[in-house]
Amino acid sequence: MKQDIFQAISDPTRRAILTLIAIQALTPNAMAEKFEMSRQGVSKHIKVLQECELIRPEQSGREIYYHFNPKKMQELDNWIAQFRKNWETQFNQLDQVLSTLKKTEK
Amino acid sequence: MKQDIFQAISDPTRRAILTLIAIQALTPNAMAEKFEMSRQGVSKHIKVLQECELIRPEQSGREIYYHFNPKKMQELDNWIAQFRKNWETQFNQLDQVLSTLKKTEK
DNA sequence: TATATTCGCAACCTAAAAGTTGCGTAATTA
DNA sequence: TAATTACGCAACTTTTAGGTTGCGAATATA
Repeated sequence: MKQDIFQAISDPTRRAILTLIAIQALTPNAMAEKFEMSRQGVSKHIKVLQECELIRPEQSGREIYYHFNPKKMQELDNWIAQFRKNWETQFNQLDQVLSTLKKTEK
Repeated sequence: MKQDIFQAISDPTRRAILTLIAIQALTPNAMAEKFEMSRQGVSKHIKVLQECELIRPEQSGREIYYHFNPKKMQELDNWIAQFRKNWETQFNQLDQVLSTLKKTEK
């Protein structure tokens, strides 16, 4: 089951995990303490985040610190890039012109 | 059922719809022709996108043109902003330092 | 060595999401 | 006015996701 970054960030708990470890790497137990959820529940979210490489494990004895992977988040940033032109004013005005033309040609 | 923008873009078909109408407003039928899916299937995706205001309807006779709403997509852009510092080199180096300190204090 | 701790994996349950078919309504066209 | 077209809504089915409990493996501690 290869996970997808869009699917990964669709869950509120997973977004909270990302926000936490973007500041500092944490173990599953440390994360679980932040949420009203069993450790195993958190562990499943970790698995999803790890499969799509948004986080990466660093073993330290019997503990595992999960680190945030900014590179993967940049992929999302790249996807949004296609819409940036839509919120630049001059292109919104162009959209207006196109709409008007469409109505005229009928 | 109030929809969430993260949930909305988690589906590949909905992302494809957004990509299409970011360029030009389309009717449900026009969208359905692009996908191997029933019109009603597409219509359900439209409903999700509309509920979270990523798209907006414009009635024209018996047709409805759906327009992309860039403002809402900017909310996603704002969410990503919290991670931008993570992919700037100097902060990655700081992360390295923090990791080293953590190991030392044990 | 015995015990406790950290964690991943598998099985299971329940809720929600994706997709279908069928139908009713409103606007267009013959 | 009758037929067609565009669409949303409701009901239904199947798949997937989120969550739990229970277990075993590996590391740390007494």
